Amino acid sequence: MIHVTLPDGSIREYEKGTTSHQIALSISEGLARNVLAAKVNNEVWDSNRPINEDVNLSLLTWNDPEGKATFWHSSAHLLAEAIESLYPGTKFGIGPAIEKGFYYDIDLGGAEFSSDHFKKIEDKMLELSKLKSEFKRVAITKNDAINYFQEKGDEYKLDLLENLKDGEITFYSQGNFTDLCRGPHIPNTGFIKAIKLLNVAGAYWRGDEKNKQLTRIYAVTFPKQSELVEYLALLEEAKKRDHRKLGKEMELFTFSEKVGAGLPLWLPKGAALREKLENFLKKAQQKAGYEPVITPHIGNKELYITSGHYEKYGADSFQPIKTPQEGEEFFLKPMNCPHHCEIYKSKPRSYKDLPVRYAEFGTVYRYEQSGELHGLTRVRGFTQDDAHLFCRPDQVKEEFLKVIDLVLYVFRALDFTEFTAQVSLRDPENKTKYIGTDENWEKAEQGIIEAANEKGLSTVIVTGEAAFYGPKLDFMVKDALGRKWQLGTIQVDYNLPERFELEYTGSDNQKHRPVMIHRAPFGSLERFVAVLIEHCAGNFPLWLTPDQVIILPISEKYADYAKIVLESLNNSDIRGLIDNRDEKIGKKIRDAEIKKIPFMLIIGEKEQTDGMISVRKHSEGDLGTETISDFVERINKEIIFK
RNA sequence: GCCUCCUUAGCUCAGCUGGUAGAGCAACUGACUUGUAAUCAGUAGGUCAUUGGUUCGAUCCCGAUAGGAGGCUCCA
Repeated sequence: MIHVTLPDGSIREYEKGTTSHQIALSISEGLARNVLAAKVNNEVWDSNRPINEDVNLSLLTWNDPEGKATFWHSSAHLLAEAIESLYPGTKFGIGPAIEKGFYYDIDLGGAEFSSDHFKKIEDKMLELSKLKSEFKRVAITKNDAINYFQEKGDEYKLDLLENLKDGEITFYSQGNFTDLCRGPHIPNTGFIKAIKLLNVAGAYWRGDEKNKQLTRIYAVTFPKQSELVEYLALLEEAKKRDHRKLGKEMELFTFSEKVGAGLPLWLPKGAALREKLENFLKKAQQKAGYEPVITPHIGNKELYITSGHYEKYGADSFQPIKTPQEGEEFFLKPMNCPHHCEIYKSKPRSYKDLPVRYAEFGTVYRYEQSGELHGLTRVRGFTQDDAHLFCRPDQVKEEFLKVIDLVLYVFRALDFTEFTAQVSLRDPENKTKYIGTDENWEKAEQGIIEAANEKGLSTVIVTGEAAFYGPKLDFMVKDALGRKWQLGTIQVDYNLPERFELEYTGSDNQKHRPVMIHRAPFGSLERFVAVLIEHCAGNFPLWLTPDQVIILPISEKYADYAKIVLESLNNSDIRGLIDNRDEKIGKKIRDAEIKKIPFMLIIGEKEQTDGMISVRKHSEGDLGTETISDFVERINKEIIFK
């Protein structure tokens, strides 16, 4: 007999060789129907694999991330089976589960392939899933495995086999398809009820551009049709909120081929929005003891030789600007830190002066590869809400606490309620990769973790993810559609103080090296605005939105009264405009709704006579008639941040 | 940078197998003076991204360039 410990701590007794499926069945039939795989002592197993010893067991269903991953991985095999039956001779690369769905890399031997083939493959997959073919696991020797794929002529699987140890190799088969695979898999293909092929893309074998490019097919599957419908609706909604689409419609920003790819042009409304964000942060930073500085957009080549960026990125950047002076070269600045280091150096510093906090909305230029550009999220010129804190090693934690406060303040103001913090630490196995003393690293890493804990952040700690120059804390926010974005970042840097030979005089009258902290709550204005647009679907918080109200006169007879209303709103710092077009009120309302202007003020004879306004709220409708001062009060109540 | 696909009026998109283009919205003009999501009529607007080729003839076929989309790779 074996003893199986379940997640609730209960221990059950079974015959040796019992499978997790049988265990599920002993609990309830419904559970057994939903079990996709099982976690056996922290390893995910097929649910039909016999258990021969005492174990900790948790049964995995669609609600577990590992259950989903198993489901999608099995779906990848089903996809491969369908492709093999439709296009015999196809060679297969790898087919893993990803965050949402799965893909399979295939080599069709030069045959054309496009999304036109999707329907055919989906249908075939559904046909195969209905057969409820069991996923069968077989251990196989390396030799036999090699023979199998040599015969099949699949060089990719042979390549994979080269790195596998004899004795650890397993095959999985379902229906007529057999694949080299570690597993685990769901019991049979019948679980896969809803299938959608999403897109095709080229992908290099093993991610190396020297290798052959394979066709990657992305797809997603679900155990219920209704979940697929829901997912497709979410994709649809994401498309509607795409910041590139809304940015154009709302006249926030544009691009011009003549100006250049990846160089956004901010239109008046977008510039207004950006300015609101900047002022908001500037005010908060001022309170937090930051000092604004301003630095030029270019810097001498020497500056970047000192910072090390020239060596690392010089060849892949915008190329230097030459001057009439022989040999003189300037670079567009790819970051603000070197400039700020020179500001720090402009005078001698005492330990009493620290920390020094220099903030700048600094526009930087990076030559991103052309294929990488995307709307406002990946551009070649962008503005960082940058600041550099120069402090003593013992101040790192305190500064982190303050920066976290600032970041949280920003998130709250913009309605990002769900986020996690990722702490990236150095790889303790490989300390030589990093610059800076052991002592300082430990102090900083400890400080970051403590600071994050004290602020009650939900934190993920990742070792080995730190930059070579220091540990960092990144903020990942979840937007209204549940998508994750990396926004704010706080990074410790031991490298630049070293390279720039930054110093302060300690209480011991000795020279010491300060620690530098980079931080950007938004990350970049461009990226942040993009995420914000998609988060709120273009319905910005009232304090941010470029036009807060639009005045809609019923006819041109009330144009003068409209002006009076606008003036008195302006006097109360409310931004708005008048729709003076010769259109019917229904049309004006429709257009204002489409423009997502929060408040529509309708005025006609009645309002003019009584000195009132009729208020309509965006997407909510008529709020009735009130006085201008009541309306001002209403707005001010809604605006927390000005 | 690489792969696949795309580029037609300000915007969204039609345009059958090659015979130099069309709609809706927007704009402009006029009529209507309007009460909570589209008033009616008219006008104007395009070297079909650019460029080279094939052809009697190219928006359409082929190549190059630029820009865009989805991926890959990269990201101080």
